[in-house]
Amino acid sequence: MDNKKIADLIFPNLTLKPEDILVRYPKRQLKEGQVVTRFAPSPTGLMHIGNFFQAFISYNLAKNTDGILFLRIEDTDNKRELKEAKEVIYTILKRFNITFDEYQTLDGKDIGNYGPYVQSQRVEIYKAFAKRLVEEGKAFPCFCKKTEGKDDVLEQRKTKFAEDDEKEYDPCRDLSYEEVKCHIDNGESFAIRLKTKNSGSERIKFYDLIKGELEAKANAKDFVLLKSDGLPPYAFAHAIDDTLMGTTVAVRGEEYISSTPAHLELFEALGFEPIKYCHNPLICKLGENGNRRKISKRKDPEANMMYYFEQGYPIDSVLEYLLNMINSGFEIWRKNNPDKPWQEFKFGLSDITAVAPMFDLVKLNDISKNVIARMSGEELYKAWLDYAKEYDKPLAEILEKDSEKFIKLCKMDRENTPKPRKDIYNYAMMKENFDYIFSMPERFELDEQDKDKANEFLSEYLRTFKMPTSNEEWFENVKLLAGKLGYATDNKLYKNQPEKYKGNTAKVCEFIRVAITGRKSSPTLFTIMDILGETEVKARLAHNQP
RNA sequence: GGCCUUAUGGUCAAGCGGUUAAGACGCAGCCCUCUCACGGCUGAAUCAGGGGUUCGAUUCCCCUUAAGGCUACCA
Repeated sequence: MDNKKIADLIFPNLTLKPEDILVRYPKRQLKEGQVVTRFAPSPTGLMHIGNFFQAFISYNLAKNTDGILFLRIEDTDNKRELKEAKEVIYTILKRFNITFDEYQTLDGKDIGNYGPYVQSQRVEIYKAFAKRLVEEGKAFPCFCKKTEGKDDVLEQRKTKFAEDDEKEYDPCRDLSYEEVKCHIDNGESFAIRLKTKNSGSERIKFYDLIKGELEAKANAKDFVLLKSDGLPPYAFAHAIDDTLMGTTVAVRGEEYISSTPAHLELFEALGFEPIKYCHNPLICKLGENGNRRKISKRKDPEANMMYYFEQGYPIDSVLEYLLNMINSGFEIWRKNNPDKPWQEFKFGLSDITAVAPMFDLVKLNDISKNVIARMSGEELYKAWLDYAKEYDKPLAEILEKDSEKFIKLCKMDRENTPKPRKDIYNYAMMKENFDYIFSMPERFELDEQDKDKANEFLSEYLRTFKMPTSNEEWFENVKLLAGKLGYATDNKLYKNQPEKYKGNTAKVCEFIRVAITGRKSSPTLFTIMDILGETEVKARLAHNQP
């Protein structure tokens, strides 16, 4: 037959057969309910939050079913591949503790029995299946000029077909052996296309683990299986790899729903059992025009997973936020289980929201505040130090040199209290919020009209200053002195007759606070004094004298 | 244009035919208070529009509208 001859003509030296491949990939022995899934990123040089979202869903899915998660690098698009891109993916996944049962190491060693786990190392496999499809008349070589966009395609086809033809079949689909040979002898390059069996009127039903029953027009396109460079586009590689590697559930973005009918036809043509799909929503942002748009790596820094490291967000903050986005059941669970690690939360795929959620930095910050509030002082210190070591070396040196002071700062309002501070959502904020702990403040927020009163009070306060040992003792002493100097120590009295006093205790505390921290607001003053130590406190009080 | 998906407060969302339509973030006010933060309380704010089905629709069906996705030898 022509088909067999054509196949041998276009794949002259290919002896590998699908049967030989199939035996190398035995069916996985799985227990009931065990899921095999994968994360399959393209190495583009950065990890997009949308990709990471999928990795995270897959990870949880495998974890919750005691299943298997593998990593497959989809590097079949030569134009886009970057050398370090793979490394970026590995680094970020590792830092977020997304671990894989099977993958290829950076130096090219496959861990697991279903490799290679990098698509560019699997071209022989794709070719073997493509050849078989050609032999069976289910695919054909196409010598058309390469097109790179919708318009090109339409133009090319318009010249070949009648206007009213629904089916977008390809001009090369019925070439004879002689015609193919002629093209080949001319040295023309070719792609392999599927010869679709559909006419454009068929419907197809399929099931999505998140969205449920879905129905669509069946595929009626002779889409490309092997590009002229010999590498497969997504669809073909997906069908072959996920079958050989024993994937049971493919987690992928919503944008693939439309091409699912094509993938299903491909599975059938290859004689494969279809796998289950789980199309997760895309993450959006509020656009300038008020509409939602896909979160973009160019416009939105938070689309790049590196952003969260750079800002010093705890990884659990990001993960919990993602979990929260996937499924609001998490929020309720978290409320009922405030101290448990998020890993104990189990979600089902059907709980995943069907709508593209809007990325909300404010919400992330709120979650992060709670995550940090759950840390002990030591944990916070260590995390802050690690952050500084990576992004702020001078800071790291200071933190280490004066570790006792900064551990104290980290413990502030955090341990032994049912209501811990929740004012920090990333490590970068520590330095900003507590700049006055590092050195004498440079600016003082005191109001002009308070200056004389402040100086009067502060000089007396400094003269009689005794380093307090408890908050109560400290406050009693302040009140005592305030009363002596004509300030109200009872707020009710002050409110009734403010004209009788120079001010109230709050005012007096403001003087001290501004002298010590430069600001009108800070944590409780005793705590700050305790962190700074007697010498520094006295120095600051003195510094503030006229 | 065609096909697909989606539609509850500003945002994230519970809800599966009968509810005073949960909750969280944010916002406003009050309380606590040495100021922040925390915590407590209160408040404003939602079922896209129109038709059906039904004794009754936020919930089921249809249409419209809007948004998003796909429509490549990108994934």
